[in-house]
Amino acid sequence: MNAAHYRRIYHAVARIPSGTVSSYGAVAGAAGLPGRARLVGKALSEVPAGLDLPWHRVVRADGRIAFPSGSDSFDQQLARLRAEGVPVRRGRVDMKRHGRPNLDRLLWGPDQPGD
DNA sequence: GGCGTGACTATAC
DNA sequence: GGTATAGCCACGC
Repeated sequence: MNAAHYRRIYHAVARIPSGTVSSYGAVAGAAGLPGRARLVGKALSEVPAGLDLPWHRVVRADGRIAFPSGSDSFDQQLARLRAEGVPVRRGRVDMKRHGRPNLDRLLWGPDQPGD
């Protein structure tokens, strides 16, 4: 594993605005690691304790939570998302409304959130 | 290097 | 809507 990669991944995840979500692939791309979506999952599974990272804002490309329904992690992510005002239907988030595929702009410069 | 596995993704049916 | 399949990258045996 590369610490520099992990650092960029955590940085990108930390930049996801509250009330929005992003996908593993999008985070990987924003971190300068296109195609390393699985690496993002690996990195998030090894987040150091004490680091307040909004890992719950990262879901699959189709909006589904990457954990099996009913699991502890699933329930926690579900609760955190709803607490931020992100509705989750059957373990899925509406990416059309809350998805943030263009994380790159958030890293290099904010854009208009309106649609 | 082959093989299986994993917080993934895109495409086809 | 769903399942199947192939591609993807990093890791451990």
